[in-house]
Amino acid sequence: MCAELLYLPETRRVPPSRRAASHRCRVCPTRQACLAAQSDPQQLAQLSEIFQCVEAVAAGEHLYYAGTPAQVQYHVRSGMVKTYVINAEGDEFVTGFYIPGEIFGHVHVGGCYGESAVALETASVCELSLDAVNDMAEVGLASVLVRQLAANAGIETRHQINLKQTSSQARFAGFCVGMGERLRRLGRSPLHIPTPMSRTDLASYLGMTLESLSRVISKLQAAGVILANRERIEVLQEDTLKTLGIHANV
Amino acid sequence: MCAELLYLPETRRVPPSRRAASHRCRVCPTRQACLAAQSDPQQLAQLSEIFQCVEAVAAGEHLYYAGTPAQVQYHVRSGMVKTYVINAEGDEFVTGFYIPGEIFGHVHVGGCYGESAVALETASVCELSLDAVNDMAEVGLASVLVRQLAANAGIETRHQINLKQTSSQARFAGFCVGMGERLRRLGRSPLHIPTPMSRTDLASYLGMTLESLSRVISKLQAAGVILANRERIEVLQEDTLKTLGIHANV
DNA sequence: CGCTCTCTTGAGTCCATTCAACTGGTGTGG
DNA sequence: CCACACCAGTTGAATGGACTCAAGAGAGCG
Repeated sequence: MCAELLYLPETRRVPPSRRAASHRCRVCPTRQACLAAQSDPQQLAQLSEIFQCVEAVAAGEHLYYAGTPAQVQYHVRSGMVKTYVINAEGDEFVTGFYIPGEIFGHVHVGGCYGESAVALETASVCELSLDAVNDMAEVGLASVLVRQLAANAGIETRHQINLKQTSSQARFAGFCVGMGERLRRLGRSPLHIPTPMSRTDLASYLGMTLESLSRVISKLQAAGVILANRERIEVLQEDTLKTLGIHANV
Repeated sequence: MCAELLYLPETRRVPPSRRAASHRCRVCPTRQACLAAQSDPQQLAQLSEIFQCVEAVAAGEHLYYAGTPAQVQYHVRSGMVKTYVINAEGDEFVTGFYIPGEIFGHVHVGGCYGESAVALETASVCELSLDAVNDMAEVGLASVLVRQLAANAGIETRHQINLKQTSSQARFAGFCVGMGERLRRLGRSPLHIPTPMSRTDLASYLGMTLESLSRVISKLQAAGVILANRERIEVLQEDTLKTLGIHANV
């Protein structure tokens, strides 16, 4: 399976600069969206030992490529990360956009990463070694990790349902509402959706062509439902969006 | 979020008959596809203590409904389980089909199940209490669970990519190939795909209408690529299917 | 200023959906 | 035993929307 994956080095691999940071979790800006949310000060200190921080991943820098051996899972601390797959024909499929508090870097069958991951903007991530999972358990945090993984699976499921909507307008609306909720969980406004990804990436994620996405955005903007530019999507009529993407409203 | 979920009791809820079975894992027919695959005899015994078995879930019997409080995750031991969501309009979205060794029952935000789960045929499942996860860690199995969860995420990702294919024939072909690989991992033939689900369920899972699915199956059968009846799909030309669903061939 | 890259807009084609009719199997009741 | 209804699935015809190909607009950069 791993052998079938292509990992074209569009951007050259820059080994991330690791730094042990024993008190990082305590001062982390997105602590309440992370595993650490449910931890007491002592657990927090232990968690900081378990995590290793990678600081200032530059925009366009890859965290890993599909098909390479996987030792760690990642938690987003700031910024946004995109995961994608490239098939034998060279087509790129964007599989996820990750915001702070969320986990990416699932190990595929065979011990390799199944996707590639790249920072869409300046970002920082925490590494969680797979070997460290058993250490976490000693601190009583294994169930917290499992819960976090389940939450991630929920996002995937929701997206999966969204993809089944036939209308591209509905899929786009569903994306806006869904991402808005993820932002709200972070304590950020669900009406200001940052879009550091290209239109091509977003279209790929939503299972439509670049042109269809462009048309949908133009149409919704003309209708006064959203206000979009290169950096962000402003939701002006949240209720309208929820109606358009109603099928994903689960 | 949970409040928005409807859980219409199509089939009345039958409380599953639980039974502690301390030596079940050792004699489990699908052991090598489960967490137990990488365990030594001692771990196996401990694993059996952690798992609780639910035997003989009848076809059509629900394991849980979306929106109800979640305490356990499930592992399929035999049979097939379908998970689905019903939105406010009453539309059903099938989100997954699970075969032996796979995990379902992810806890949603808010501590509730995000989907409903129902057995498509006589099945047996093992329950893994969320509280027991920390116990597993003591046995050194937490990382194994995380790896299993990651494998499940991989199946979801693959399905997500498959859903992005515009042609319904390609999506169906991708499903056959993907399910074939999951069966192969179980030591079963990838060419004999059991279909205990209805055509409506399969169409929903693949993001197409019942009619489209029916047309695709008829066409592929006429072309001699597959042989399908109510119970199973026989793959006659595996290579052709792989070509048709090429985009998902990651 | 001209180049490139990203995104937008336009016109025509194709295919999945929709609505509808029909088939085949199952079960029920007279 | 037959007739009937009922359900799951198949097939047909017409519509609409997303895709494809193509050209144009706008921003960023040397």
